[in-house]
Amino acid sequence: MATRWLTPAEMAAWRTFIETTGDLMKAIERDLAPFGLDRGDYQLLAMLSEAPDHRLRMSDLADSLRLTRSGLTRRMEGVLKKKLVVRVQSDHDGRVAYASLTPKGFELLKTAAPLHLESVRRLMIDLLTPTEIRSFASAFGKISQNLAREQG
Amino acid sequence: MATRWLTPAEMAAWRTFIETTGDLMKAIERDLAPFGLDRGDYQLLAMLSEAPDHRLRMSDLADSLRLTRSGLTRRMEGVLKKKLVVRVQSDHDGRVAYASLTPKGFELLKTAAPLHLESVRRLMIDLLTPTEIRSFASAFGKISQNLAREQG
DNA sequence: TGTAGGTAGTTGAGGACACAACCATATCAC
DNA sequence: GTGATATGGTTGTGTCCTCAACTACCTACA
Repeated sequence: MATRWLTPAEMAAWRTFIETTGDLMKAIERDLAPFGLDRGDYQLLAMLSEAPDHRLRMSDLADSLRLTRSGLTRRMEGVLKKKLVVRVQSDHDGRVAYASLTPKGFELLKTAAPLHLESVRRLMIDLLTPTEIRSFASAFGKISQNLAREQG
Repeated sequence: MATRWLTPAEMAAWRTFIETTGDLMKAIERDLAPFGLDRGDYQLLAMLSEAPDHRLRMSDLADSLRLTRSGLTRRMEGVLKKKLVVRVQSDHDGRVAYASLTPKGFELLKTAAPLHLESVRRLMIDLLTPTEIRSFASAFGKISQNLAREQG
């Protein structure tokens, strides 16, 4: 089968996506820096804040952050040292550890969140039309479903 | 001014964007692995292949790859060792070095490119409607322009 | 000419992540 | 129960990237 090259419009979509995404992430990160957080820390705290009792099993947290277990162990070192999170050993299963948001961590997140969302608005959401936002969500939803299907 | 929280639709767009982008990049990278290339290598070769004489100044290449000069020096080590690229010192300016695609590098790129584009189609482009593709390009174009304006 | 300042690229140190190897604990088969 | 296997998490090692410091070179101006 002959290669199906990308049309100019398709190529444009791909290129601008690749190139812009990295820049956007860096900009978001810059806005988060004044709180002493990077994007990984923020996501970690946000995940915990939405979980029951503000805590999650290490493995589950790793999955939702798209990290390996080992990657999460390393990332935890930072937030543990800052006392934003504590490790809690499970009573029922000696292998299991939970990451648990501290009050200090929750306070920091509550301070950072509005500013972070303001960043997201300024750098992305407010620039887009409602149609574009809908397309965004549906496009990435499809891509995500396809990825899940592809690798189980 | 009160915080303008994200609406559910906006939040969905943001979340799925963040979460899916990383997965998508990993999948693209996996498809590139059989050629012994990662995404950074591929982009480097692609940039050179589009440049006049298949070569670019290190600094210009770094900018277009969104790397620091030092990051590019490091990334070059890999493709230099594989003889896909060579360094060429400028005659006119002793400070300047060019990265120049070798015939071997160009051959590899020509082999990898159709398969890579097939990946991009399968994992993204072919899943989207023409409207979604247009939205993609226009949305990221606006985000990109805004970023350029913000940081000069 | 000679020196001050800017520019191109590399190097040293350190951070974040992945993979593989490794414990410790739990579960299943018998 | 007891041994094989699976699961949860950490540690060793290596890669890729950044920032800061450095070298080498070029340019401007007195």
